[in-house]
Amino acid sequence: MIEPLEQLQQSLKGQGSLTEPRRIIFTALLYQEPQTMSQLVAACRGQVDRASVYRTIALFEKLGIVQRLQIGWKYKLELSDAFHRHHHHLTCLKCGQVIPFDGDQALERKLQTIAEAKSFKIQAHQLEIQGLCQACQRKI
Amino acid sequence: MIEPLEQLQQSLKGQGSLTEPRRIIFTALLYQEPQTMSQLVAACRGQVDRASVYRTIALFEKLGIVQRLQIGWKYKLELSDAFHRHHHHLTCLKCGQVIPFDGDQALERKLQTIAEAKSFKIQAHQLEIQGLCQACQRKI
DNA sequence: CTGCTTGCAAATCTTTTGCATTGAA
DNA sequence: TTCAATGCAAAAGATTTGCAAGCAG
Repeated sequence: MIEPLEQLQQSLKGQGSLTEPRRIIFTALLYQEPQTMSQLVAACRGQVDRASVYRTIALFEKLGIVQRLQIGWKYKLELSDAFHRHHHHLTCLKCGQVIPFDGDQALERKLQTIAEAKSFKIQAHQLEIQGLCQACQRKI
Repeated sequence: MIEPLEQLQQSLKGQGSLTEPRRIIFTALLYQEPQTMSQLVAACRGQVDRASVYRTIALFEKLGIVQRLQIGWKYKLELSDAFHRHHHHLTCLKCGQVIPFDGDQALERKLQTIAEAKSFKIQAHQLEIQGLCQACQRKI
């Protein structure tokens, strides 16, 4: 596997330079669960200014390095499919746990079919599922 | 079909009363495309206070009358499946048009299967697709 | 009456901007 | 030197809260 930071550098190629603040923000996202903007700002506190975090996330999103996903009422951030495998999430409404699950071939094909019926050309999609995880089902 | 306002009353039953502001907010959502909170606040301007709109939407959401959906970076509001048929959206990245499409049996079953594999109990789900609508594909 | 709702104003939180400074090519 | 990127402070927007007044049951 390519080193994540190396891959980040490639993604930035020609679009901007790999500066220290950007490296810090990227690292804060790496191997983490999806996090809110304020969590990310907090994680970078003292190292990167709030405004720079926002600007960097905007850049990362434009370059497809980061993606936002809607969990309940707020959105969270995570590295995009270029850094993780394509996947979706199961979010537990009781304990808040986020369980990722891999993209499913049959599922994706199904989406294609639906879109084609409306002559729509898919560029991206998000699927979010909410419910109760195994542990929380027992607690009732 | 049941009258929407009648159905609203039933949904509120025991959880709150059908007041004038709530009726106005509900009506502002009825038969409309999904809208942002500020659009909704604007639509109720002069009739309902901003804070009441927020409080009412929170209530409606808790009672399953309204649902939020993620379109791009921001969320939008629409009446939930109890008032519309269960559906998802195709959002055109160029012109912003939102095309609804009906829920698909096979698709929903697929989700069940995936969730069961993780002993997860689904209570809700959202599927959002972005891409280009037919007209915008031609414009290039 | 009594408790639920609302409007209004103020407080918070989140996101965006302007600008002077810093840093790498 | 020169342009991109950053920190800092202030501005804008979005959301929430406290409280007194109004309304439904």
